[in-house]
Amino acid sequence: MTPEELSAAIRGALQAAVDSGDLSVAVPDEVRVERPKNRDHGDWSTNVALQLAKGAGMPPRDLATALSTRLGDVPGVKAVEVAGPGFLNITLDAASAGELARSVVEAGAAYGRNDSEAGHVINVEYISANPTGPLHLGHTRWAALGDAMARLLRASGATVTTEYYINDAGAQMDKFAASVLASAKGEPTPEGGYPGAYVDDLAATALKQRPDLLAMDDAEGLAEARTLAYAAQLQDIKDVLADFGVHFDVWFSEKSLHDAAAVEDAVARLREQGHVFDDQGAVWLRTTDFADDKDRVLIRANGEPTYFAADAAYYLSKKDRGFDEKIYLLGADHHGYINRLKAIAACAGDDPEHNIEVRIGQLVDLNGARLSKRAGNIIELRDLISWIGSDAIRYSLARYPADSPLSLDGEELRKQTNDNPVFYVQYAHARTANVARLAAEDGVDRADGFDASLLSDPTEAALLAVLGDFPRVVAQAAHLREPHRVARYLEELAARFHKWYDTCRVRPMTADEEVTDLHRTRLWLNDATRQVLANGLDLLGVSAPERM
RNA sequence: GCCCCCGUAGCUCAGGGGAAGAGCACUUCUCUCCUAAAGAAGGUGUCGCAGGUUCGAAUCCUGCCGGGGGCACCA
Repeated sequence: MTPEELSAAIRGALQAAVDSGDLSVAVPDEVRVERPKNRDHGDWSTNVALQLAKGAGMPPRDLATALSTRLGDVPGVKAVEVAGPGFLNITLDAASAGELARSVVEAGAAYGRNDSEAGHVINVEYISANPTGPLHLGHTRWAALGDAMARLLRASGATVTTEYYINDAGAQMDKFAASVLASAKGEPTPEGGYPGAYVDDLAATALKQRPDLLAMDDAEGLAEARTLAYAAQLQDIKDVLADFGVHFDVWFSEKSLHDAAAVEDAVARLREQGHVFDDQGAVWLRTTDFADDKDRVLIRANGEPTYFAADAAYYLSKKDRGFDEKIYLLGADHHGYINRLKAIAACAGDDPEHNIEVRIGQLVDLNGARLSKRAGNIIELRDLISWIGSDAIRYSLARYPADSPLSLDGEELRKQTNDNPVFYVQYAHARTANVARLAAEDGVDRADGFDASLLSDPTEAALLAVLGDFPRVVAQAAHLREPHRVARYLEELAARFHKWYDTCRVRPMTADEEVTDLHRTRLWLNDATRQVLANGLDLLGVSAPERM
């Protein structure tokens, strides 16, 4: 019996009580069942009696008692208990609960997929780091969370496009090009330019590709250095993200907006909407018509468009490309950006609360030191991957909510022990794989039998209850845009599996022992667990090893 | 000054109207037995402080305290 079926059964019991006149209350469309934290509170519990007590005009415990007798008659329900102020604690019988093991195995990779976000067309933009240097720790949290979020939304039925906005136009690119060219010439980094060994590497690469770089006149040399260094740096970013398991559907160039006159076009379109005005030689967007605290310049007095104007053009591009919901994952240092972004949407005639969703993430400390490009002590993502490993980084970042300040200990993450939850979960998966391998050698074959009523051990009821929760965890995590819920779920699933493994043996103890339905049925449960662990890890972009 | 996020066990953090949690750290057990990278047992809390809403608040509201971040014709 799945939680959805149980929920429907409770509704049925409510309706029956109303129909028979025992109860006078509006039956809610949906009854929530929860998995109690405490196993003594049964497989599932509901607070429906507490919620309806007032409307029914009777004490919650009386209402709960009236429901419990009816629920006790539902097939598959073993026991119903009224507890505390009026909770209903429900225990399923083994056969009914155990059927889930087979359903999970048969659903395979599709188990957990749901349609809670069906019909949503979503653009998820994240990282979008300037292509003027390598990705580093500051970008890593969003690389892990953004990718996981996209996977979650897809698993929940949404149509998702992931996008990386490349700031390849403007002053920063000029400074970047000048820095690379200066390095190639053996000159010091220009004022306000980019220092760092990677700039020297880019200069060396550029010189190798164009040995005549230094012979060019200044303008040509700068343009060439810019082209070469940009291409190399962008490729570097793509390569390291590929190593991290992160894929973008669209790499969107800011420069392409300027080249296609999309910025001017955007200004014109916003002007038509009536929110553009001219003042002091500049062109402004009246963002104060909407939540912003001051109006923003689109075109400077010198005729140059601002970065904000490109943002507006980019927003309209997303709108034109058919994205209804635009999710932006930004660092806390971009907080001031939210109202401006929403004002753009409002000025374009959209509903900022619906069409724009900004998720702000706090910065990450590693070993106590916050590392940022500005501070100069960069820890590159590439180095993090080789030091700690992609799986451990991704999991460690994905298991916390984005808005929680986070400090990680690099040495802890390298440990292959319980300190490190990723190994705990991966180890559980490797164990299930090992059990399955050895069971096959012993001739235990799922196809030969399945008797759900044999899954009667308390650790089996607990494991089954967790397995049944997975689809709802995925849907909720997608809805709330909180991948960490999946990670926390996997840790609990792994714990329940390990406890079961220690208590219930899947394979025959010796070669002489006969293979029975108990072995086969437990193998179903083992394989169901393995499937859910694998499905969950996949949502986080973390591997599910067969052996460890 | 204004705005956003955070404050829960010694540490790192989940939980976000309903029955206070996990891991680590500390002390003991459990491999002739599918991977002991595991499991079992032992005890910890003014859920930052003070009010309010509620039958019920760690959770929602207000104020305060403490930490982080943001308030450009920068990118």
